[in-house]
Amino acid sequence: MRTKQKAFSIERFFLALGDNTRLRLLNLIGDREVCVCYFVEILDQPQSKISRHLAYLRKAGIVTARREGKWMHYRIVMPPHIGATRVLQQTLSWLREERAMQADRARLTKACCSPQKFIALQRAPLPKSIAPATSSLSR
Amino acid sequence: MRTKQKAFSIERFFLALGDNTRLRLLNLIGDREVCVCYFVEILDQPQSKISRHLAYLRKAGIVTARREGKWMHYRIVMPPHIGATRVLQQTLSWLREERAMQADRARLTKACCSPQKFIALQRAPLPKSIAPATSSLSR
DNA sequence: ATTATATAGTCGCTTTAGCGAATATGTTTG
DNA sequence: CAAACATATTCGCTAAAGCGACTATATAAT
Repeated sequence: MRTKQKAFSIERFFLALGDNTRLRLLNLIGDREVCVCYFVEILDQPQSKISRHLAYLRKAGIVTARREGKWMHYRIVMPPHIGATRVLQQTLSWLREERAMQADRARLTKACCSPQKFIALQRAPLPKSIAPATSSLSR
Repeated sequence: MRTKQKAFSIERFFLALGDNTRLRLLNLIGDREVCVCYFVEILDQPQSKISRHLAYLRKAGIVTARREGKWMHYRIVMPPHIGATRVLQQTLSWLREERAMQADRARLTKACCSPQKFIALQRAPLPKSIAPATSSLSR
C-alpha cells in the first residue's frame, strides 16, 4: 500500500536536495534505474542510512522505487511542476560537472564492469537506462 | 569586518533554498536591490526573523547587502559556479510562476506605489533595478 | 519449513534549524 | 551628546534532521 503523499512543497523539494548523501544518490541514479545494493557499495555507508535517505527522496517526490524480486530499483521522477522539473534537471547537470560526483559515477561504472571484485554485488542486477523520459524536457 | 565565508557547498546552497521565508525573500528581491523594511512590511513577520533569514542567505552566498545610511539593501548575487547560477535562475523563474509568490510581489509593488499607507515605509528608499547583471546568463 | 538475502523502518540520541523576546550596533536627527 | 531609527545578533527554547544499532518484512534459496 502506497504511503500517503503529502502535497508537493517547494520548501520540501529543496530540503530534499540539501544533503550531500542524497545528492550523491541522485547523481548515481542519473537517468537510469539503479539497485540499492550499488549505493551501499559505492557510497560505503551503512545500509540503513542509504535506505533512510532514499525514503526521504521518495517522500519528497523526487525518486520512485520498483521491486524486482528482492531487489529494489530506484529512479528519478520528474516532479509535478514544470518549474521543479527544470530545476531538478539543471541540478543533475550541475552535479555531473562536479569532481567528487564524477568520481562516484566512475566507481559505479567500475563496479558494474567487474562485479566479481565486489562480493556484495555478485548477483546484483545491473543499472538499466530508463525507456522514455518521464518528462518532455530535452534539457 | 567581513565575516569569514565558508567554502561554497552545494548542500548549503540547497539548504538555503529549503525554507519558505527565504524563498519569499528571494522572490521579492528578484533582480532588484530591496531595502529590509519592505520585507518586514510585506511578509508581516518579526524583524528579527527577517534579519536572521537574510543573514542565512548571505552566509550561503546567495545574497549580498549594501548599506546606505541606516538602510540595508539586499540583492541576489550569482554563485561562484555556473551550475549553481543556472539552478538559482531557474528557481527564481519557478517562483515567479507561483501564485503565492506573485501575490507577495504584487503587495510589494503596491507598497512602493503608495508608501503613505505604510507608516513604516514613509521615508524608505524604493527598490532599484540593478545595473548590469552579475552573471552573463540571459535566461 | 528454515535459513539467507535485500531492503525498510524503529529507537534513542546528538546536532542543527527556527522561533520570539530581548538586547546590541551603527546611523541619523535634534 | 541624547533620542530615535533601521537592522543585526544573542538567548533560551522547541522541533526537526541525521545518525548507528537494531529489528522487521519480503522474497529467494535450500
